[in-house]
Amino acid sequence: MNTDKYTQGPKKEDYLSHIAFDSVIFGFNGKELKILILEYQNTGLFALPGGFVRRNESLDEAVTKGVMERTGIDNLYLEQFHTFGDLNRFDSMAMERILIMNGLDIKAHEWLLDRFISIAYYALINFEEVNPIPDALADSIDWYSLDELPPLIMDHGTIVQRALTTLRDNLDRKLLGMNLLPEKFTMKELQNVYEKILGESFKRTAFQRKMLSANILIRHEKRFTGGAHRAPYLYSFKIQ
Amino acid sequence: MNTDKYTQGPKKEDYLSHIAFDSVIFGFNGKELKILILEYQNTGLFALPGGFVRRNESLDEAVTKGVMERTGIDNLYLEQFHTFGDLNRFDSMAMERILIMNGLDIKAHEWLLDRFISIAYYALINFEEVNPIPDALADSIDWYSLDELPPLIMDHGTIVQRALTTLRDNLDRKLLGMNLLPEKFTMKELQNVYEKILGESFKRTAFQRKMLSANILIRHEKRFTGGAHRAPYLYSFKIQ
DNA sequence: TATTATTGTAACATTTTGTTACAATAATAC
DNA sequence: GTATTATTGTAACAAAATGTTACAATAATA
Repeated sequence: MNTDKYTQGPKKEDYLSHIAFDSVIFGFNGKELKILILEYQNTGLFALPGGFVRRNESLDEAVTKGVMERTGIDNLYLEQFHTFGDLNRFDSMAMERILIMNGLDIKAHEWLLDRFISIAYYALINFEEVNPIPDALADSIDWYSLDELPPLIMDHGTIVQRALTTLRDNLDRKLLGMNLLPEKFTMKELQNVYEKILGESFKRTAFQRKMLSANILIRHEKRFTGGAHRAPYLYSFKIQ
Repeated sequence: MNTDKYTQGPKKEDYLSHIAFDSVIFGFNGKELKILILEYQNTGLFALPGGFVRRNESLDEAVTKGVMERTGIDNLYLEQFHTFGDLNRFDSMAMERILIMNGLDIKAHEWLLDRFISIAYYALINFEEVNPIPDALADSIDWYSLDELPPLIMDHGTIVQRALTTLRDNLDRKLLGMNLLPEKFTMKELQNVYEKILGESFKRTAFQRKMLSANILIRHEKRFTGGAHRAPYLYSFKIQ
């Protein structure tokens, strides 16, 4: 491994030029829908976890591995949703600042200041199952509520909005709730996921009947110690 | 303009390396759903209309312009649906053959033999409104039924399948029928579009009621000379 | 043992969708 | 002209899905 401080960043010859990826990782804590944002070392710049594609790995591999490296989160189901390729999307100033603040030589990494097209992915994860770890480039990695996002670099704000739209469109069709809940959960917890993601509320009885008749749930034992009332059943998703 | 036969293909310095686009253009003739396929000059190779992205144009611009240049079809509404980035998707043999058969120098166009990631778009168009014209690289450009496609180069077969899936998913939600019909059309013609795209048939009365109650159609005068029976109304889509 | 809040489900109302029936025609044949 | 023919527009009814209300069951707590 190269130990020269000035050239230890990503090397041009290892990567496909002009191609990047970004990821919008949604997390749910039982109450709120949040997303994962990195803050770059000493720059005050906030960004989505992203990266580049090595010449010898597929796009999907690059994204799975890259997100793992930057966040410490493993076993994510990432779904591609859009490729962003506007002319004005890339801001070389931001990238330059990130390089400088991380002690990386500009000349040696000039290819990173060129124009990039970015393929965007999203994932859903249960908040409490993971402990995100920032990589060497980032000061911090944290969950942010959608209505309390810091200003993001480049077009990352647009990417987040589009991810949210896609998530809402796909919620029912793709059984996405699965990733935000523990193995076993109550009907109320499931309803919470739907309500927070879609931003609307449902009648308890109608929601329950619809979910039960959809034939996607397995009913297990009851969960006790939930309060002074009848204990709810626990459910899990049928794997299809 | 460069007139040297060996170097008159796309020049490396004008384009973003490793990035291509492909388009699946669906056409409907009142009866069948077809797609547009190019046959490359003297190679027996069939492919989707595609191209590359210039350094000074956005991805969407490149696609709109590129498809126009390769097919002669203007004013297409192209929608991005997926980016293909597998390692094995690019077949440099096919590209080499295309270059040779078009009298282009391999050395001068070596960058085209490298790995590419392709952003795929689809469009819908009324068959009879257009007259596709092949560009200089292609022998022919023709409409093919989905069940009579020739073998396509690289992963273009996969791209077509995925385009069809996306089209079906989006048919209702995005009012796509619009692009396949003349300005004014009968209810039967509209039903035909839905049935051919979705590959299933609907009850006439239920379909008619659903479309009328969806409040997306404007009713116009009747169309006479349709045969020995009551004349149907003509409709157009409300622009929203 | 009474109280409390939530849960599971039934019952009914409303809306949407599926099906059948039939009258209203344009063109054609006579 | 008039009868014939096939398709269209719409109403009427049936079935299914969804929305709403009601209420008994029941864990924990007081």
